[in-house]
Amino acid sequence: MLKRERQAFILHQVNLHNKVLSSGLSQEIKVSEDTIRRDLQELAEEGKVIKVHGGALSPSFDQLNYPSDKIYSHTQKNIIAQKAVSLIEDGMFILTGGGTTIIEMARNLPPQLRATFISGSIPAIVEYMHHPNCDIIVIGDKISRNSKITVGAEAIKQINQIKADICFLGINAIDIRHGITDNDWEVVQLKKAMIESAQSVVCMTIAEKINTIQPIQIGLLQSIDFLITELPPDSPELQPYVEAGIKVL
Amino acid sequence: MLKRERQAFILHQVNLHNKVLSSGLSQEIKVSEDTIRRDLQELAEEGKVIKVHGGALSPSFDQLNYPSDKIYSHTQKNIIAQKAVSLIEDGMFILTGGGTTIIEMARNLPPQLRATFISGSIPAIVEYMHHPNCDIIVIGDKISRNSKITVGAEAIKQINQIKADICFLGINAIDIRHGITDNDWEVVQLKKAMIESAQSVVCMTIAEKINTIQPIQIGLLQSIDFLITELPPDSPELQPYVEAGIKVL
DNA sequence: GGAAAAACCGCATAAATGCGCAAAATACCG
DNA sequence: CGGTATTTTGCGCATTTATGCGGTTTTTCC
Repeated sequence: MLKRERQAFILHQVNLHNKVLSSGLSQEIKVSEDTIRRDLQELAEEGKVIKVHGGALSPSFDQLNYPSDKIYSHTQKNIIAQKAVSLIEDGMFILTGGGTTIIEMARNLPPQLRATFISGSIPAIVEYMHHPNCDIIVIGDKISRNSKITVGAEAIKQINQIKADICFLGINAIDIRHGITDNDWEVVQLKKAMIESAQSVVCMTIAEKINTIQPIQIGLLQSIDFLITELPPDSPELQPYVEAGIKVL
Repeated sequence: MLKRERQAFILHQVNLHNKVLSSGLSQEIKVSEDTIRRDLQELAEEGKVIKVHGGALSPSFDQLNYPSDKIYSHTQKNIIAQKAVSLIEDGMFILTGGGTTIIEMARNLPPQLRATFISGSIPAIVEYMHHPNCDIIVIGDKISRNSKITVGAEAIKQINQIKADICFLGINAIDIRHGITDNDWEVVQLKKAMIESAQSVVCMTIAEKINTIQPIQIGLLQSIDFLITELPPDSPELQPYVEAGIKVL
């Protein structure tokens, strides 16, 4: 088989099946894997395929970009995100909710991080997928259109099966007396389950939401371990929480 | 044999077999390889053939000259997508897999459609979320990085709980004897479960994948109900499938 | 952190190529 | 028809290209 002919065949296969294995092609065409690899290299240089360990992919198969909406109070959330990332270590099992703050955290993750993320938030999952060394476990159930996360009994059941190292929640209201509260029944159920399933719980919110109340309670202050806002930890607004035993970042 | 005559013969062979070997032609015509090479050179200068190391290729066969920037077989997939959409009716429970063909279908859904989609494919879910009147149920489990869908025992268990009206699968290989086959074990398990959980199964593929085989079997032809390709249903390539009792669109 | 798979590197080999030249075939012309 | 010019062809040889193999490094997966 001629070299060019072979490359045409390979290209065809790649476009047909979206991926090819060097070993498989080597067997099919009856040439050494070195040859296949050299072919893939050349095709990759021309941009006809994307070379990966073990084979090659179709160039049209890796487009999954998500429109990065402009986020409300982006600057503050970015500060929060960076503080949150500092709590993450390699190898952790990380349970996360949804919301723009979580997305912002996902975008601030170190690129080479090795960790396992568990989430029902579609936008968050899309972000996690940009990290090649991270495993991602999706919480399945019906999607709540408001929050773009999966909610429902099945989702809660799946969360209950998990024991994560740490859980990150973006919260909508926190108050010394009423703890963390929210206004969506299903989301509240989910967050409760997440708090139960994590060794330590990190709540993230912009300072505006400090000392506010929403109709439905997720949990008391005792149930959370960290509180992250864009303010410095020694800000007077945060002192009541420090005194309540919460680690404020 | 005259030179012109010989070149006409060579050209004929090239167009017939898409490729010729200098050595082979040399034997057939009983002239030295130098002569063949000189002939090929001339034909190549006239653009009649493409000369490569060891012989020549038909210009029409050489796909390597085609620019790679346009998405492979996008047009075909769009045709397929539109046929697939015609099977969808308001109120249906629709189970779908992943892959570019499914994404294409998702993008072709009528904007006001009311239906429930069930899928483990993140890119597909993102597309479904653009449809305000659709419910979306996510199949949860670990994400397979290759295929961007959730795979694993938990995913299969969740699929087993479902009885959908219709299931759309983008498939990578189909053959009369071997049925539908694929090359990723986990994805195969998932597709098997999906087929079991749906009243009717729709397979979508571009015609090039017809009569091809991959290493792992998903199911025999009996397990599917519809086959959609970009070809008209009465194409000769598709007749064996029609005779096998599959509704071909 | 270690084993297995894949990729990389350099080298040897075999095939293919180009080139010069001479022989053969063909064309041309008186 | 014979002789010469021109084209075509084949061959030897140096050079380039393509390929496979062994050994080493890198990546991946438990």
